Amino acid sequence: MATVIPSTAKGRATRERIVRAAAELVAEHGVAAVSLDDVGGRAPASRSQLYHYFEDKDALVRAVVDATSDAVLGAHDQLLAQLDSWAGIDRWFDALVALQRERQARGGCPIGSLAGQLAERDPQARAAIAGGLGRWEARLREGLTRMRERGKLSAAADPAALATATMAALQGGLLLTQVRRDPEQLRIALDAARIVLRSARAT
Amino acid sequence: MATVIPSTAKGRATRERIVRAAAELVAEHGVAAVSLDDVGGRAPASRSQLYHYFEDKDALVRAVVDATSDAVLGAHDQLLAQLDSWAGIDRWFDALVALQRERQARGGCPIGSLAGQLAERDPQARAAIAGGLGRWEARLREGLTRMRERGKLSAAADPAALATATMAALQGGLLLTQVRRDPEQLRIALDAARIVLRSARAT
DNA sequence: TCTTCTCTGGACTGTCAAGTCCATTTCGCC
DNA sequence: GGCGAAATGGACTTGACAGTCCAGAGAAGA
Repeated sequence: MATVIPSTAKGRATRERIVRAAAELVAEHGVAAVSLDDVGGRAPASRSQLYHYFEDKDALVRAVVDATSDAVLGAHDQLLAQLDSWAGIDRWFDALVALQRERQARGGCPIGSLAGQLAERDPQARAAIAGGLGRWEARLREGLTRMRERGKLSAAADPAALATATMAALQGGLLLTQVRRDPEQLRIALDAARIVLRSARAT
Repeated sequence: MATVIPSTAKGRATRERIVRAAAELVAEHGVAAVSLDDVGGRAPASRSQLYHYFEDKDALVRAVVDATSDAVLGAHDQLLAQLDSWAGIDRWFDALVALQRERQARGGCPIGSLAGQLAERDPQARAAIAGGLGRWEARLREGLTRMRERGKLSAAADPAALATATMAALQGGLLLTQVRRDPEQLRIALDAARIVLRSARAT
């Protein structure tokens, strides 16, 4: 039996519980270190429920990628809506650094750290990760575009390239933060991103 | 029996063959997807040889991290030696982008992509990755320091922070390149790094 | 040549995880 | 309440992999 889309409230709740439990475990221990028994234990849900709602482990992992993207985007929603002013960008950057400090530089980016684990292993998962990062980057690009329209960025500025460069600084900064267990790494990377963004400021 | 350091030429050759085979497989498929049988098959080496030279799989993986660091640093040695001039930095950036194009944007950074797989799983491996990235960053920092001494960077420039920011752009750019299968991502990230570095140019 | 240490081959074991199956319970609806 | 569909529990099968063990081949020095 292939994947079943739950038609009852109970079914939906169970499916959601499974995905949430899996997402938490994956964030804590990595994809490879999480077994379906672990997921069932935390959800809680029995073995057959997992296979009732997901074709196999890979399908569950893809659902986790999507759920993680939703969670990240949702958590940052207010901040992301303000990315059309210098102050808003600064607030976002500061919040990102503060979050890493709070988490003691553990875990890196919930989406980005899945990339290294899945990109060369499951093409569909890679696409899902790309989608999550893309949605994130789009929010920034939209903000920068609005800034250009309002004359805060120079007419020659390229919001798409600026957004990509900022995402790279963010992901790279998070990777260094995670590896070195030092939130300062992200701060330095984002300070550099600030310089790049300001270099496109209207004169 | 714990790890044995080979005392004969033959033993050293075998150990080296094992590490190289493991490093190749890990780069191709990721840590979790590589079994010791796979390694033994490619090396070639029998099961007992693996356990003769390495205490367990984790120890082998750590050796792979170190070997990968050595390989990356070694391959880029001439380029890294030139990181004390604007032209040298440009050559290095261009070479990195060209390499990604050649590899069709697959694999990401050999060291960086291990981070997401191991950082939250094996503290010793995390330290080994940090060491590898640190050696890499140090080469850049040294070059930038020489540039400052020669008056090419302003006296107020901070070579350590610039090197960190550049490494973040590189790692982030490689991650986006890998996830999106698009070498342009790295080019955009490194163009941004260029802007940051030039912002510290002596006036 | 003998002896000892190193290196090698490969079978064996235990564990653990993915995926299957079917009986049972619960839900939604008439 | 009764019926069909959805959801659930958990045992079972199968396979893969980490790690063990021991016998034997090979090198190197006395």
